Amino acid sequence: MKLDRDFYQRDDVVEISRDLLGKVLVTHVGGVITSGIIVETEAYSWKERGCHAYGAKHTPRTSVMFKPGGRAYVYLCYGMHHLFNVVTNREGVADAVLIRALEPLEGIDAMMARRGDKVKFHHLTSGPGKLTRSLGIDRSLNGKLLSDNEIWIEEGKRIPASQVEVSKRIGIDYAGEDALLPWRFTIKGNPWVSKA
DNA sequence: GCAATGATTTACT
DNA sequence: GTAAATCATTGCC
Repeated sequence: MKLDRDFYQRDDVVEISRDLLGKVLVTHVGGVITSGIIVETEAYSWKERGCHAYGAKHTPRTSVMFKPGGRAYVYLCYGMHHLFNVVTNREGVADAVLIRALEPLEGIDAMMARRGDKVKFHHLTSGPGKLTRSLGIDRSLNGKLLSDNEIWIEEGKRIPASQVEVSKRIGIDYAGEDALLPWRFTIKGNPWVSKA
């Protein structure tokens, strides 16, 4: 069952980030369903420097983050990798959760086909750029409603607090002290969590 | 209009 | 472990 907009439109992006662990991200791209269990997330908010919309800055790229929670924010990083985020909070507040790693569930054959024969199974979705390529996510999905039939998130298993690990976010050293915020959530011991 | 750079991955040494 | 690949977005001229 798809998560409804009340889940996304809460005002604490860090709490939503933690709640997304164990949920299932599903894409329906090119006639194929692919899905995976979310095992790693990071929270981003306009209030801190790690976020593209820091200081509530509107640009063409960040505009989707200001929309009401429950949309996809997809953008290109390092010229070659798509990163997938979930927009949260109410209209006008630019918060989002980056999905960093999944445990493959459905459509594993299709994921392998998208990645090429050489890819190792355990490299399919163990990183933010890898999971978007395996699930067929690209910028054409930017701004899509997660209630539509191309990409959405379903209810999954509940992760007990004892299995949730918190740490600082990765790859945002330029954000100064905001890079130290404990806003990265992973499932403890899960082999699909990306390596730092 | 142009140059700098990044929420990463992969292939090599 | 280190470096190259590669381009949309951004900020400044």
